[in-house]
Amino acid sequence: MGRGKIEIKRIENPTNRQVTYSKRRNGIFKKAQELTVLCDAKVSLIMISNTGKLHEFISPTTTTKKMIDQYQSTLGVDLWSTHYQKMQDNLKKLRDINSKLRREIRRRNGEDLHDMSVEELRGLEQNMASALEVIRERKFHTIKTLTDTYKKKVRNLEEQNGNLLLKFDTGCHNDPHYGLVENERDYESAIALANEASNLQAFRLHHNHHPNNLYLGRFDCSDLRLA
Amino acid sequence: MGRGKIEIKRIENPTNRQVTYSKRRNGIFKKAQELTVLCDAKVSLIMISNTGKLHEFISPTTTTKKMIDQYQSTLGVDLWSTHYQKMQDNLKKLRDINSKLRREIRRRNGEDLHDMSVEELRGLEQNMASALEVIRERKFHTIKTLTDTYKKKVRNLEEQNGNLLLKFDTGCHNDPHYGLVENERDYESAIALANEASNLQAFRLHHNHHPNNLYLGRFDCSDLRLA
DNA sequence: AACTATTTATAAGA
DNA sequence: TTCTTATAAATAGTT
Repeated sequence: MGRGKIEIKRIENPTNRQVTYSKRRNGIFKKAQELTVLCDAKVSLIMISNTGKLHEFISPTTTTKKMIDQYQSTLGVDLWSTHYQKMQDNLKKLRDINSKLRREIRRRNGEDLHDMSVEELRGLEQNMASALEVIRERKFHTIKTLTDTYKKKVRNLEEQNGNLLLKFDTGCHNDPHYGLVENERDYESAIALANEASNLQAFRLHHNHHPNNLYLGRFDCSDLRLA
Repeated sequence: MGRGKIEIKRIENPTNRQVTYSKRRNGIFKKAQELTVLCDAKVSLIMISNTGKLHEFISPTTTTKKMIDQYQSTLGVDLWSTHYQKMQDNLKKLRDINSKLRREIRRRNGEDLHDMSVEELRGLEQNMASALEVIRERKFHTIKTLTDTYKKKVRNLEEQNGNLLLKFDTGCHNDPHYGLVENERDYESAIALANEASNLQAFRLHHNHHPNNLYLGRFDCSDLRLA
């Protein structure tokens, strides 16, 4: 259709090719549009020129994504799968690791021991026993740090109180709230904790020091077996 | 183009519509094919009739998936993302759970305790202490079962030996290997384990039974503190 | 981008 | 569906 018939083969002249591409592209778009309307069809048309330019037609009643979804479900192919695969693998690996971690925890919780050998049980036991020592030492250290802090606060406050009483006695009433308002709360809780701490001392009991406990002696802890 | 001009609007007669769809579809395919060759372009054309039938043209130099990939990267859209989203969420959740499980294990291993409160430490300690008891009991039970089994085997083998000796004495040499070849290995390992088991008895030591140990007494175990 | 001679597509009918 | 054919539409080469 034109001044002369042409052979259907690559147009070597680039300008000519580009012009023909432009004209025929519009022709196809028009045809696609007409088909959509006349026949109530859905058309997805993607064209990429040899210069890399992309042009698209999509029937107004649908979207490119819907067309691709329909394409896949109709032909029973899965264009996504290769994209998904890595993720799927990752998911599976994570799930596996997860269930192993959970079993590890269950075992460290005294459950799910039925298919462990004597050697495994012995290893787990020793591991837990030494970990338990570490945890105990850490607990004692935390308590010690806490009580020390509050002891210091109590000491400071007692000192401040002494100073205030002294000021009262010497008749200096200019700033009656000095050193009190600011620390009121701290003072109360400090007293409470100081009491608690001294109660803890009452629990002093024999504490079997494991011979190869790496953490022993690292902290200057009281032996608070039942704390 | 035809015997008469037609208005571009939906063809109401279904037969007519179907015929027109078929004819024009072929027309567009031909045009797409020609464009591909003439202009060295890539074309993806998907058509779905109102009856749900799907027809596709794809330039021989490419594939539908490549076209969609190029479509996405050129337009900067991600048609996959909604599909991915759920998976992504799942992955994130699993990773989170995973790291929590790992921390749990680290803590039960005496590590990563620095930001735990005294209460948490106390809870962990008690949990581990009672779990440790369960594990110990399980270990003792496993050892007991094992040694019992081998004790029985030893007893059986001794009995067989006695019988063999008896047969020798009474001059019955027909089958000198009876009861020996088959059980040779078992016998050796049984002896070894029986020795081991009696050694374990030598490790009998004081074992502090926790007052609220639920598992205590469930098994008839010897107290094998260092097993 | 517009023109137009010609080819091509296709509507209607068989 | 397929073929036919009159006619509409597309477009190759030109300006």
